[in-house]
Amino acid sequence: MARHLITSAIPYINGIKHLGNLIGSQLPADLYARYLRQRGHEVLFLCATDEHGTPAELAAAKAGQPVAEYCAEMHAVQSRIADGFRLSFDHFGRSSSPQNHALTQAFAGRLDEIGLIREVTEEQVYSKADGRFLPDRYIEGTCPNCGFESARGDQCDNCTKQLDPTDLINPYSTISGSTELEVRETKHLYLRQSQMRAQLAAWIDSKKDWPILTTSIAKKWLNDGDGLQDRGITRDLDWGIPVKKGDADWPGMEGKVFYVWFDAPIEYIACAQEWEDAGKGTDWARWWRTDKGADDVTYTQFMGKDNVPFHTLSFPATILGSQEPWKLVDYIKSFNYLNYDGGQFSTSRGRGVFMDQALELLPPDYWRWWLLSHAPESSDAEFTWENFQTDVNKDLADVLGNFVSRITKFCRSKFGEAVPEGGAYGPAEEKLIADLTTRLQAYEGHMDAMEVRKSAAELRAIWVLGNEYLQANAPWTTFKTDPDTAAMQVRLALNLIRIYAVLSAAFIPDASKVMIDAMQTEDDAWPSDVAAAVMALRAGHAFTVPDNLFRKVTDEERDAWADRFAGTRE
RNA sequence: GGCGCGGUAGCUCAGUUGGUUAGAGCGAACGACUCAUAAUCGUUAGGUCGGGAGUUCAAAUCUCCCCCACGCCA
Repeated sequence: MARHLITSAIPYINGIKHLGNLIGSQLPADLYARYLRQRGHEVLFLCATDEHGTPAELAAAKAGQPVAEYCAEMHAVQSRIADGFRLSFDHFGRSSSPQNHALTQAFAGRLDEIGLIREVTEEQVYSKADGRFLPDRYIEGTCPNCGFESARGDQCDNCTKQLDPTDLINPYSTISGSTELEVRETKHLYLRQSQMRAQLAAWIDSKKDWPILTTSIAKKWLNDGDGLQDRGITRDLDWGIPVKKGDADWPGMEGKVFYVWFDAPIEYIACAQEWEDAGKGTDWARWWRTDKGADDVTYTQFMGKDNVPFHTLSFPATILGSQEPWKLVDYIKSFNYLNYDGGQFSTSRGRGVFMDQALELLPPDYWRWWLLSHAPESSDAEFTWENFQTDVNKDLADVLGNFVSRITKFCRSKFGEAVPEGGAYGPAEEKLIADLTTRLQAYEGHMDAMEVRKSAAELRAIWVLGNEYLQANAPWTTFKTDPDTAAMQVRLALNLIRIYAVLSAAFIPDASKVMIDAMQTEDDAWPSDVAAAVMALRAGHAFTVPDNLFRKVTDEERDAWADRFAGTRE
């Protein structure tokens, strides 16, 4: 029994995420959280929406809503979709929460006390029509180098020359199209990450068991060029957390907010406070403060590879810089990208399947199983409809679903809807128990190590054992000459259904529940002792024959979906 | 242009610190079975491990060069 804090990278608020985002953090985090809970560990699994910044403001404006209202609505949408995929967050918070406001301001004040914050006066482009400072990428104009007319403020996409917004000829705001731009001086706070380089490097180096993908990205940022750079942590925006030192005003920073990258990871902590304040638990500090009981917590973060720098450097810089006893991450599990049929998922082109659409097509288990069994762990992975169809049909419908179907229906027709008696288990059953024990240990090892694909492969192999057993021992043949032995064989197979339900729950929770319900049992104990587990359902125990666990994806559906999600244009 | 991760059977992928005939699942062929969602189980075929050079008694596994794909950065 151990205590595990698990967080998934928090998705940005503007819009619905695609399947690549799902398998990049939330889904594997959920798998791990569910597994650890099943093994009897105490788990706090947190996720939230990342709500601040210019994109949220623009999305709200486009929707014709106040940004706070827009975010509240989108949070509800994302929350509902997360439920749809059975993501078992203990709390799904919001980075715009009052808790995060207070905590972010407290961190900033603390970092300032320690001397890790400096003020910088810089020039930025201000748009009168928009009434706001414009981030570089929201300014376009003609490239002074090649004459390209839609060069962005930070770089010309045509000649790739790096630009400053003030270099552009005839610059305009991409938000309003206005050309009434002017350069204004503005003051911002910078976090002196450069001063923490050695400390962060030592911390990273101490993490010998982290995946290469994680440490290599971190070290690149730490060591490339002039090394880790100081970063601005404030912005001239309306929507965000007001810049304050704790609850005191910050002279000269009136009307400014913290930059999202600073406040978003702090939400991991604030989310635990939200969890407590929502009445879902008590003593949040026990999970986050090593001086208040969190020293025995194992903290694991899940994220896509694009998020690694923030979790290995930026957020730890905040934590370590505060010199307060906050819990630091113990293990970072990062993922590569899932590609869609030879290219990238693309929101703007409508290319690929998004989370809400996926749930319209098929129940969550189908997606969970395919995505997890193809998780992009060692390199980018590939989604194709053909692959999805054959894998889901074979693994879920044919191997697992059909196993449940064939044995429950056989039993019903020969012995009725109750576990039959028969004699004691013999050599064939002992061998199955031994094989199952071996595979179960391998499965546990992979799950403990967060080896997602390998876990899925092992689980599938466990399902196959049931079919092998039935095929080799053929109770339908045995029944003709030796009904008693056939009864024993069926009794074993029915017990396998319960075991499969338990072992599969983290991957396919809905189907798992159907199996448990069909077996009419409350016993969902982990089958550590397989020999005992195959006797959990005793002779005479009533069960029901469930509907088919999984239907098959047809060729027509596959083709129609491939066509529908191909995107509007290349 | 620099850097990073990859390039292993038709497809999706495993391959520990270099060591006997390079593995799995799917797909294919053949066979068995008929309880079941035309499901299941078994057998077989299939790869000069991107190309070249080198180190070594021994390399998919180390070194160098090149090619290809993807990503990041400038």
